[in-house]
Amino acid sequence: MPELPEVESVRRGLEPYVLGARLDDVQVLRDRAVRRQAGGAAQFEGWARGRTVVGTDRRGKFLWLVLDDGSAVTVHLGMSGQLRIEHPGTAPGRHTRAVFELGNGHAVHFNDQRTFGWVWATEMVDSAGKRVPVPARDIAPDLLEPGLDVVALAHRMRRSRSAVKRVLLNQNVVSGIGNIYADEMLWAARVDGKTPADEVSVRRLAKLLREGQRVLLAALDAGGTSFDSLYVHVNGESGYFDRSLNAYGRAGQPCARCGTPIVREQFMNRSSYLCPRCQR
DNA sequence: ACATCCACCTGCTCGC
DNA sequence: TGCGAGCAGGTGGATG
Repeated sequence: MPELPEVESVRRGLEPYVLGARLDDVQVLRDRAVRRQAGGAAQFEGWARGRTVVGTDRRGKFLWLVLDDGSAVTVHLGMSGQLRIEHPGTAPGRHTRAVFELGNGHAVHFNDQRTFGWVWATEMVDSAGKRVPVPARDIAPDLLEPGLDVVALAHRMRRSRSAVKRVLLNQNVVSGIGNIYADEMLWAARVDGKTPADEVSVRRLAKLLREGQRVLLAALDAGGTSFDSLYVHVNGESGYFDRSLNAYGRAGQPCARCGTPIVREQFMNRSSYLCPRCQR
């Protein structure tokens, strides 16, 4: 579900509530939410409980709270994860998987209908110019990171024989892009995502990445893309970038550039949307 | 080492 | 109204 603009919107919404706050109580309500934590719920709860949050950060779709001992609580929202600000003592909802009671009179609920998301308390390490928690160690920098070299990344992409869209979705090459924004940036750069990356010029790949940066920033301005209640901000409000989508979810509707109906195709066991006329 | 497939879940919508 | 099929924003482990 949430891609970079959605995760960053959540981080920005969360930060003022958690910065400087002590985690008075941490409760895991469903073990699956801590499946990556070797010591399970007990280790996760014990790790975070009593610590103070001194920062929030993000790389791609990975979001984390920096704790006062230099470790971190990482949250990945998967397809349906949410972080919601609640009053302390608010009863957990049907999909609440973990609860953080803060010392400042707020609580954070991690809700996740489909349970693809997770939380994990770990140490932090250096990775590609940034201090990141262990879960994000192999995640590549995202398109909005300062100092990102678009041309170097274009060269890196060109070394792959996989389809361009597959490369965009590979979080070890460039992170934060998911099915919606991959289709949107491919549409903007007029590239068919099925094209092998090594058959696209570096110049065009660089254009694709710059269009990606533009789309991600525009989506961030709109608070992300909400199709339903699964993606919402920490206060429950929706993002409204869905009104600005040019390709994703628009099968049968006219291309905003040339009027040709947008088509939907199967690709990588999911759906791709593109203009068959101007993307090739 | 790389590339690809599909399992992991829940809930909603659509067609019969 | 019921029921099965198909679909959904993402990984990550197994397989080739």
